[in-house]
Amino acid sequence: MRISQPTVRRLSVYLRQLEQLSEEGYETVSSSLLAEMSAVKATQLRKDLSYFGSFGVRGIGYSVRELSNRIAKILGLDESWNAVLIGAGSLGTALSAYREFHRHNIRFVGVLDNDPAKVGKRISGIEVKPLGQLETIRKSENARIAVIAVPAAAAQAVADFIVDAGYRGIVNFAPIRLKIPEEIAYYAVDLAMAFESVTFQLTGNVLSEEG
Amino acid sequence: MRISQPTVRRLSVYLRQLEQLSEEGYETVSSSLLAEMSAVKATQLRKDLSYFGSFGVRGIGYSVRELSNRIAKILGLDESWNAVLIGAGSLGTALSAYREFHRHNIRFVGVLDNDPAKVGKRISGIEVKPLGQLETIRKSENARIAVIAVPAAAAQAVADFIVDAGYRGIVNFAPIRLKIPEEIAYYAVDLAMAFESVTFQLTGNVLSEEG
DNA sequence: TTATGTGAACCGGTTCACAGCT
DNA sequence: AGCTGTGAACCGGTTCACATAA
Repeated sequence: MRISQPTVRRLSVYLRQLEQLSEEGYETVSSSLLAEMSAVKATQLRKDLSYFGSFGVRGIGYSVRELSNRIAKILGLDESWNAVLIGAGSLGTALSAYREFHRHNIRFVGVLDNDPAKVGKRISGIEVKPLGQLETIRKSENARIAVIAVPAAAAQAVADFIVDAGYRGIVNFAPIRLKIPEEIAYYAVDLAMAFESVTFQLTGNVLSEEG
Repeated sequence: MRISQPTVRRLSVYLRQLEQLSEEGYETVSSSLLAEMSAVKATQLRKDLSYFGSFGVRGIGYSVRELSNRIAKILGLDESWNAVLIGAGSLGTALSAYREFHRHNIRFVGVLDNDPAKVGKRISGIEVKPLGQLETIRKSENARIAVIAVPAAAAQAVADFIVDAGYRGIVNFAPIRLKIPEEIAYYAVDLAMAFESVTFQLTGNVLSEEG
């Protein structure tokens, strides 16, 4: 099926809330409670889930554990994903140390950088290797995702190299639009955009919807 | 006027492309070229701009410099914004060192952390202070924005403290939904969500629109 | 009675078609 | 003629209303 980006983002949010409910000892949850925690309408939540099946019990609600597993599976988090990180600067270092990824079955199995001063050093326990190792590492470590954390000027060249090396997915943190082939799964995180949204609002403008 | 979140995000993208055009020596640009660079339709771009005025010349296009200035002003980037960073961990350190913010008139004037082991250290040239200094720094440095880069478990308490200290905008990097008063400008960056979008696509799903 | 699941109605953001300037 | 600016048409995502099941 053809799913919208907002729906996928909300699934991530639901999953996060379910994990919290689970920690707090909840065994079941209604669409209205989970929706409120996720800052969406209950019908929105039920519609989102309906694209993938029916996971609840009428009159009762959802099993926290089961729904959590189902959403994790929908997002592909039931299997583990090996990823490499390109760029051993401060952002790359931060990402490699970020615990949240590990919880979601995403593991960094390689860190690469073309700066000779960085090659050979260890970051979060992983030895930094030159960019030329991209394909070798993909094969030896079964890596499928590459994360771009290099300066904007280098990002497109790195992206092309990643695609040539046979990676299937790219997460880009460089503040630049990349040309990536259709068949590669792609997501861009623009950090400056986050600030610009806030300064925009603080300059007297009002956003429609979502606070 | 009431502007949609997608429009604001696109304005950020246009601005980034205009800066690139400017570096490459372009003096004017048509909506179709700028739109193509931004991966949107030309009519979308013109409609986005039309919410704020008419900045082009019919038959010619847009002055790169002028449009750049106008969008920067719309986003509030014509003035400078002082921000504090809460959380001196690896993510906080990376954010404080990120050059892109500085280019857009966003400056970190304080780094705070409640971990006694971190207080007193210097991060990107700024001395780490205890969280209790939030309001003092806001006043002395004229800071308006606070950036949350602490673990999820601590984020809501930090957010409440930020609001009490009189900050007007919050950018949140903790992977948790925060309850924030209506009147505070708010934007959340969810890093795990980026990966989940990619693993979702790699699990055989197709997103509608935008590659 | 309570809460899910879903076709239908609705709405707002996107795209179209063309009027308006240069 | 060329390209912008914009009301109108369109479309897809959200919300509603209610059938369905426990």
